[in-house]
Formats: sequence, C-alpha cells, structure tokens
Amino acid sequence: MAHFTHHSEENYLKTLFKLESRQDKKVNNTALAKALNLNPATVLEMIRKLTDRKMVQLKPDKSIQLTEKGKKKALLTIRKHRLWEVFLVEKMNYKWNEVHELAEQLEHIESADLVDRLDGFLGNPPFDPHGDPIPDKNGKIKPNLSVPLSDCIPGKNYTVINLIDTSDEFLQFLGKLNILPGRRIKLLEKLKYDNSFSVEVQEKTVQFSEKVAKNILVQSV
Amino acid sequence: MAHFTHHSEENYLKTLFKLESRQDKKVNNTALAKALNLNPATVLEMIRKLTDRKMVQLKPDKSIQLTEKGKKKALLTIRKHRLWEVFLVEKMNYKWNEVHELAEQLEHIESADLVDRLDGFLGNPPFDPHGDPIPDKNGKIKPNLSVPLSDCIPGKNYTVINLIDTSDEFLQFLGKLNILPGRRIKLLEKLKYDNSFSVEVQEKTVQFSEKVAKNILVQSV
DNA sequence: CATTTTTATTTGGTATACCAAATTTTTTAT
DNA sequence: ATAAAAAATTTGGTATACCAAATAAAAATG
Ligand SMILES: [Mn+2]
Ligand SMILES: [Mn+2]
Ligand SMILES: [Mn+2]
Ligand SMILES: [Mn+2]
Repeated sequence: MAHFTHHSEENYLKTLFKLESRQDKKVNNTALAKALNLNPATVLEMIRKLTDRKMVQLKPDKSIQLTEKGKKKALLTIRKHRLWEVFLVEKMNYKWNEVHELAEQLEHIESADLVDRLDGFLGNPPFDPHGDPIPDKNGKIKPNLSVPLSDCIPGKNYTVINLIDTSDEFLQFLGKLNILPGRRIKLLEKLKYDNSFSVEVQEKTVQFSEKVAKNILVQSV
Repeated sequence: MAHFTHHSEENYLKTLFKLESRQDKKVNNTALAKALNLNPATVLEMIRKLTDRKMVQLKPDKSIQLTEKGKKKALLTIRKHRLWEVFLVEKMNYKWNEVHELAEQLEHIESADLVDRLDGFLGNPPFDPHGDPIPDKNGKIKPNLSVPLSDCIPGKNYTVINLIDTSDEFLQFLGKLNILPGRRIKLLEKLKYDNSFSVEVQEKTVQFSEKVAKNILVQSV
C-alpha cells in the first residue's frame, strides 16, 4: 500500500536523459524547467531530492547530470513508454500519433517483470511506432543496431547496412533498384493487401516484396 | 499535464461499493477506514471531499452512501480492474493469484476508450480470472447473466440455467450425467490437452467435451 | 441511569509536488 | 568595469493524501 509512487521522478529522469543526448551540451535548471513545463523553483527543489537519491549530480558549474543510476532508470522508463506504445498500436489498434499521452500514464506502472513479458508478447520489437529504438531490460540501446527493413516503420529514413541473401540473383535485383549497403533510403509504405514494400531510393520510388524486405538489413537514421 | 490523478478517489469508491454490496448493512467511517487500511481521520476528510464532488452522501445517521454518480464510477473502476486482470492472465501468462496488485495499478489508467478496446481485444470476457463478473462500459453488471460453461472459471460453483442444444440425443446424454436446469454444479477443471471439462455434479465427478460445455448455459452462484 | 466502550471529529503534523514573487548570483554586453 | 539581462535561489504559499493524539458524541452494557 505504501504510496511510493515517485511518479514524477521518472519524468524528470526521462527528460534529463533526452536533453543530455539531444544536445551534447550541459543541461541547466532553466532548460529542464522549460522542457518539463514547470516552474524553475519546483525543478530546483526536485533536483535536490534527486541528488539525495543519487540519481543526478549538481556540477560546480550548476549543470545537472544524470548519474549511472539515474541514466539506467531513465532508460528503463523509456523502455516502458515505448513498449506500451507498441502495444497500443499493434494490439489496441491506435494510430501512431494517438498513443503518446496514454503511454505517459502506462510508463509509470511499476513492474519490471510485466514490461519484460510485454516485450515478449509483442515479439521483442526493436523500435516503437515512431521509429525510436527500445532499450533492452538492462536499459541498453544497442548501438548501430541493424534490423530487417521488414520490421521498419513507414515514413522513416534508414541506411542500408547489410544484405542477408547474397545470391547473385538477389544482388542483381537490388542493383537494378540502386539499393546497396550505405545507401540512404526511406520506407514509404507497407502495403496491406499484398505485403509489398514501397521505398524511396535516390528520389525514385521502387516496390518489392516482403521477402526482399526481410533480406535487407537497415539502421535508422 | 495537470495532475488530476485523484488516484485514491477510485479506491475509496471501489471499496465503498464492495462494502455496500457485500453486507447489505450501512457503511460507517470505521468500517471504511478498516477496509482501506487508513486512519479514520484521513477517511473522514476524504469522505467530505467526495461529498463535495457528489460521489457520496453522508446520511443523518452518519452512514456513508454512494450516489448514483459514485456507484457508476466505482463500477467503471471495477471494470478496469477486472479487464486488466484478464489481460494479465490471458495475454501476459500470469497466474490468477498473481494479478491483483498489478491490476490495482492499471485500474487507474485514465481512458475509457482504452478499456473498451481492451475489452474487445480480450473477447468481451464475462468474468475476471477469479470468477467475478465484469461490468459493461456503462457500468452495468447484467443481473442473472448466464454464460456457456465453456467460458467459466475452474473452481467456481454455478447453477445450470439453460441448454442451447435441445436435441434428444444431447438431453439424454446430460440426463445420464444428472445435469439439468436448476442443478448446482462446480467446474473442477478445464483440461488443456483435449479441452475436456471436469465437473462436479451431486458429489460425483463427470467429464465431457468442450462442445458439450458450450451448450450448457450457467450462472455463477 | 451511569459507566464503559466505540465511533466520530478536531487539531496539529508530515511528505510529495507544485507555483508566484522576491532576491541574489552569474553572465553578457557595452 | 559597470549596467543590464539571465539564471539560480529563497521565501511563503497551495493541493492532495496521509497520520497520531486529543476530544466529543453516541452506543452499548451492566
Ligand atoms: Mn511517446
Ligand atoms: Mn510520464
Ligand atoms: Mn483483483
Ligand atoms: Mn487501486
């Protein structure tokens, strides 16, 4: 029963993590307050609590920095948020632009075990519906993770990393479409009725089957 | 962003609803405090807030009574709780005895729409994993709802209400098992490997197929 | 009916999480 | 270096939800 929600702690950590990684520059109280849409006095007070909890460090230059502990908690919260978003889109039939607010609520459900089960239930998706990578249960985002184009999100840009099928036939086919490792492509659409893929390559739109898409490893840009 | 959680309101209403229906007698502050495991001073304070919000009425004899508004909110919270429990058992593979605490968290997610979608996703289950009925989206628990025995929960007692198949063959078969409308039975087990049913009828255990179970309408006791 | 006992209520606190309005400190620009 | 601007901090509040201890009121018991 003990009401240890600390609901807002997760929001602070998540926001701090995003600010730290988006710009590489230091995060100050004003920036954090702006990002959280809160009063600077409120944020300062909370940062002091988070310092006591060893989640952040207040540097001598007054910049705020996540500790390893804080970073991990931030990533685990991001994991929860993104997995719930996948659930909402894939299972509850929401559109990708409708799920954020609900995920803001669901991300605060406390149970590492539930999230891990959800992950499995959803087939261990590498990305959320907006194309953002989903951290693993240890809070690690695999760097340079390449995934089959068939698992990707329409509307996002990718770099071709590798090809699984290396038969001449396949490579020649891709050659005609101008697809090769290193190439920047954009996944335009996954067509429902025949599972075919529509992709933009060098200003041109090309089409191919799901079988082809499964053999193209890409990485989100 | 506005933190309108009113997280605890739902707990008070739910608990009040259960106390009101379990015993038919009036609910006083002490009983509610005991049920919520809170200090009576805390509960009194909250009951005054709930009175302002027209969720409860403080009767002249100091008993606490849910208004229609309060009863509806209580039932919608119970609906959320029970549907999430079904989700946890059916989709997340938890055991029925492991889901209550998680459902206590999930029941406070604010979105009537999500719960309705969840309901559909789960196939509109009539009961939660403990055999308790799930209110509909208007907060109504259908009185005397009879359901196929095939949808029921092992370990619970039921009354046979009706038979869908009325062929002589079927009725004669049931006659041999001593199953007929009005009979009290207990569902012992749903056997995984052949989907057969094990039921206790008048001190004896009988077995039959899922096809038979689908044709027996029962009501939980 | 008077005395326990129980229940209700009041009072003064606590913790979390917010805010607005000073004030102080630091930075930037002139 | 000084003035202006920006950022940090302090101070005094608010709302939600809790509690312990004291007091008042009501109910039960002999
Ligand atoms: Mn989101
Ligand atoms: Mn959030
Ligand atoms: Mn439960
Ligand atoms: Mn609850």
